[in-house]
Amino acid sequence: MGTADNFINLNSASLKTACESCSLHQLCLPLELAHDDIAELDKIIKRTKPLHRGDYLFEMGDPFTSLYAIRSGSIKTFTSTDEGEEQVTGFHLPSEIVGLDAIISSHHPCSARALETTSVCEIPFERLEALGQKIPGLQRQLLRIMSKEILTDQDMMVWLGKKSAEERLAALLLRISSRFRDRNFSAMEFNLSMSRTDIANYLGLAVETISRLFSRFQQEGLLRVDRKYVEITDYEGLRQMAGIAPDCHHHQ
Amino acid sequence: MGTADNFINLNSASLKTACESCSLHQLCLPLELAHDDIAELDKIIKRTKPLHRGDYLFEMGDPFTSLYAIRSGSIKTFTSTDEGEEQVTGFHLPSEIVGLDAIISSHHPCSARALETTSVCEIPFERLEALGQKIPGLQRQLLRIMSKEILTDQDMMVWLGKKSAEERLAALLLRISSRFRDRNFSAMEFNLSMSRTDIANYLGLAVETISRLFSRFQQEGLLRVDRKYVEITDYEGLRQMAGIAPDCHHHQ
DNA sequence: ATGATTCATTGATTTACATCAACTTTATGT
DNA sequence: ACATAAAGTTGATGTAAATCAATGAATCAT
Repeated sequence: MGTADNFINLNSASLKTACESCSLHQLCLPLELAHDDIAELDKIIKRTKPLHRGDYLFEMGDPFTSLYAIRSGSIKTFTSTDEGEEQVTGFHLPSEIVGLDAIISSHHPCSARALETTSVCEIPFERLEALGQKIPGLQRQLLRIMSKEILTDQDMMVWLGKKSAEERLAALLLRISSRFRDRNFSAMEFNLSMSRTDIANYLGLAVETISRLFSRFQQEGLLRVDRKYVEITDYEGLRQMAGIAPDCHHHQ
Repeated sequence: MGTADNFINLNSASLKTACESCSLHQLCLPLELAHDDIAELDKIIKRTKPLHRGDYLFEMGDPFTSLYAIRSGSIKTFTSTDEGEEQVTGFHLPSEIVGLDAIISSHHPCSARALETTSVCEIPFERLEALGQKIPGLQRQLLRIMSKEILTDQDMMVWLGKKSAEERLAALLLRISSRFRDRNFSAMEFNLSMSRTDIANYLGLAVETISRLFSRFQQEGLLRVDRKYVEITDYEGLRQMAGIAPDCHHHQ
């Protein structure tokens, strides 16, 4: 399922740059970027060895130096409250960028851990900023990505503030499905890399509630669930459960 | 209470630029910017006539052309769900910038209305972007502002997901207080420009709950409340009510 | 001013979800 | 392979906050 297939190309970067041959190319890069510009961008990106399940990409409080684009796998970001309990602030899938919330303060306000084996591109921010100065399209893309993040978070606020437990879970599943579709994975069946506890935490609910909801959704024929594996058997039904038409195609 | 005091300077822009003489100068502009740069930024900013209570700054779906910096007054932003009910996504005070969530999609994903008489600076985004290309400090500032917005929203997600009604209201009051302090207004007494309904909506609670909480906070000696006027009489107590030390000084 | 409308407060009742508890299934490590 | 731990499920009970309902205060319009 989308392993780090481009790793081999790295050193033998002959015809194409690694970025150009990456399957996430179209999602993670500004489409307007010229070949030469991509090559320049490619130069500043560091490819690090894959993370294993539970590995930290960075920890809350770490100095901020780089953004990270996810190539394969998945990441959860979370903050730790004073009392030590954690709050999941997001799940991040391939082509998405983590670390944007750190730009303001020069240290990471949240931690990021791999939910499964995950490979990322490290993008040193100083160099990205400098490059953005030269390439207008890149600068624009960066602003657009951040704008999208703001939009997603505001969307989430609406869900947390207004929606019932079943609406929240249904909406989350639809959003994940939609994101998989965007990456040309199956939108109708996938593995959830995160635990029920993480889902509950993210949605502001109790684990037991999530468990019960998965059971109910299955009983009602919306899903087939087997452990982490989820198959959406009634897409329209699930949409209705989510409170009608949250049109997840627009904002991830 | 912070009226549009600089309006007169506009046409008689003799010695200083309007931006430079604005009381929000230090908050809304990058500190590193040189005099000439400020002058250039100043040129692209349009100052429009003040909005009155209830006036729209923009409506959901409107084409996105400009960001808006609030000079005085306050704005609420909100989305309308399919069923027509609104969800307040933020309250915005002087020096804060609204419209950042529209950059991605070229139209506004939310509406913005004045909560009281409010004056704003309109900043055409195209021109700002072009200017950012020339002035590195401006570009950086823009990214930092967006990063801060992401951080604030994620913070809000934590509150909505995890905190009790009393914690949410206490935290909101502290955050507002903190923002007033930053702008050199009194942090211990202020007028809430938004209605109880808006507060309830924003916090994902019922109006009645807000009402009861204001009464209780007053009974317990944390606040003195008279209609929109709020005086914090026990700051530490309010912090405790908010669930201990959300240190509101860092992230607005 | 005066009635009409919107906004705010307070009480009584209901409910969605959390919490507590017991148990089962799936991972993990030696 | 086995023991131990972690994660997930299901049921019983409790509770915070929503909803319903009635009344009072403030703002708006004529």
